[in-house]
Amino acid sequence: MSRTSGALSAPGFHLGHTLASGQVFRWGRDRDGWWKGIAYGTALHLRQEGETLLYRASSDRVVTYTGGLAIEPFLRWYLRLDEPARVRAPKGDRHLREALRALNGFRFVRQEPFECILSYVLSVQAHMGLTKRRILFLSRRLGAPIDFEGERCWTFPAPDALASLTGEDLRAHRFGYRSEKVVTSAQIVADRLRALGRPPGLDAWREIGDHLHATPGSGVGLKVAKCIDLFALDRLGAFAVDTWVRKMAEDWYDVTGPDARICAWGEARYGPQAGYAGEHLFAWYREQHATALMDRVISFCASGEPSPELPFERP
DNA sequence: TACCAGGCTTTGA
DNA sequence: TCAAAGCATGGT
Repeated sequence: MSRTSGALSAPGFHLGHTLASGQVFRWGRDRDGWWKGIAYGTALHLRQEGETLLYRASSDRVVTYTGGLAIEPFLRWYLRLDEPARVRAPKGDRHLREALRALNGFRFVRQEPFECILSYVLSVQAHMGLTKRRILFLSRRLGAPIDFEGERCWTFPAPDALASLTGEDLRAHRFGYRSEKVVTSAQIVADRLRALGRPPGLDAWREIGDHLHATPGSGVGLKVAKCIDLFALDRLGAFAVDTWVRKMAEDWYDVTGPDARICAWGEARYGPQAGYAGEHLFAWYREQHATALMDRVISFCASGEPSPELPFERP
């Protein structure tokens, strides 16, 4: 475990679109133009120059649910550098065609499943900046510090650590009605992992995700479950329906009704890569209609401005 | 001030 | 089965 740096070839990949898309909560673009974040217990700095991805990392080896990986194979796996989105716009689907062009090079990253689950339970009916601050708060309080390049960040708390909290603890810190959901879902995950008795692989995480969705009170409803499918469980055919996708579906495709109906429509229309179709349409619709919001993916990337929320602190 | 945020859950018909 | 309302808090 030692600090390392290097460069990777990343043709067709767009780092900013990938990290600013809203799928991750612990990445931000710093004043110096580097993207800085934490994944799998490792502090990472990334910067794209043309088709080259420069990296600095707090460790040269990273442990994931697939086993240990050297830093470069890890980055290729985490960012799906070798798995470009293969979405085909149906004939006449002008909006998706435009969206694919606007958000070119976007990839779903492979997030840590537990962090992804808790992050999206926390994100319910909250702005993204606020969710980022709440995740940073939990990490500072219960995660392990990592000092890297003069900055301090924290690993995401273990399931047992979050399961030991109470709803009252979190309400005292103004987490609102998400408080009990966070604790409940962490307890469910901790219990399943204990029962499993071995490090969970992707199949075990999928079972845990499905179980949470099937458990009332976990905070994992349809939308959160689909986000977990996409961002952590390698189920790229999932179509997540949120307030923006709902508006987009009605406005652009004349599809209305309950979220489950819109979800089924998207998954049937776009097939095994429906997740990519949904993410592109979400970003492209929001880019044009959420003009009051500062965190629109495409214009933020083009601006070069630093992120308002960064996942670390400088002493 | 009023309305909304990348919703979930319970209730009542 | 399904629409509607309640839920806490912060942002705009």
